[in-house]
Amino acid sequence: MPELPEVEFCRRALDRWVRAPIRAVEVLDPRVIRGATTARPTAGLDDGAARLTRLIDRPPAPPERHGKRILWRFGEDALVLHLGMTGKWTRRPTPHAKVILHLDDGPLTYADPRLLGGIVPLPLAAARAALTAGLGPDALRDGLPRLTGRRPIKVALMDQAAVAGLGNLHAAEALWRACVDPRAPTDTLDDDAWARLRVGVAEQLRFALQTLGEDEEILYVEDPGGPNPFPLYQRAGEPCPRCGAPIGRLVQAGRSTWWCPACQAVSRP
DNA sequence: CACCATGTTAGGAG
DNA sequence: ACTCCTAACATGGT
Repeated sequence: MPELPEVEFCRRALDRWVRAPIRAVEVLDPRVIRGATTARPTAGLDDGAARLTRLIDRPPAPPERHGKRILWRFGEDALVLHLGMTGKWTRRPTPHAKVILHLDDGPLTYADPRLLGGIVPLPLAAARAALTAGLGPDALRDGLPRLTGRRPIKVALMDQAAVAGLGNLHAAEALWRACVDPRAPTDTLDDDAWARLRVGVAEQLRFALQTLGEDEEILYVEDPGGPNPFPLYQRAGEPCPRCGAPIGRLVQAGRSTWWCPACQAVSRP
């Protein structure tokens, strides 16, 4: 279940793993091959499997990332990758394998049990456009822009059109680092809160990336045996590591927000 | 069985 | 035009 740091980890892994052309492609479930980045997994079905085979025997370029999307170029064609909430690229045998790229040194598998992610094969120019279409600046490379609107700041941080890369977990953790109330209307944040939030976002992304480590394979929090190094995520009732007050949980835009009601409380007009 | 899940989108109400 | 909510995608874990 990936956000920007996990996608960046994936990008680096693909770069290490694939320095020579793909030799064969095996599509076990064509539904993950999508016609456009905006199409739902089962929508926009076309002969995507055939377009994947165009990449065979072409030298790969280092994958690029914007927000949670990856562009992976092979000559004049490219793949736009999105992991959704359940996608994973791995070199190990895995359940829910949907696509297998056969390399000189063994298989590289895309697995995605819920089909929330996908692979979009496109001509290079179209892929370049799709990489950033509809997305705000990259939260890691470009930093957090000053957002506007009356929406709660947590909801604004998760809006990919406003800033690309933050999702439910890292948005909440960044707000905790910055001591900002997730319910605060975006327009009510003062300069000091924005400054803290910029730092909080940057530190959260760096922390997450560092926690993923140098291992070959990614392990998500939700995986069996997966670690949870985050102070708030799924820890309602446990003490806040900073002030000791019980961590709370609320629902915003249909998603759980974990927060510390004591040190993230803000005086509201 | 009920509810939850690091994502995204379409559709509808106010 | 904004803002907000719900359902849907399809599956597994608690």
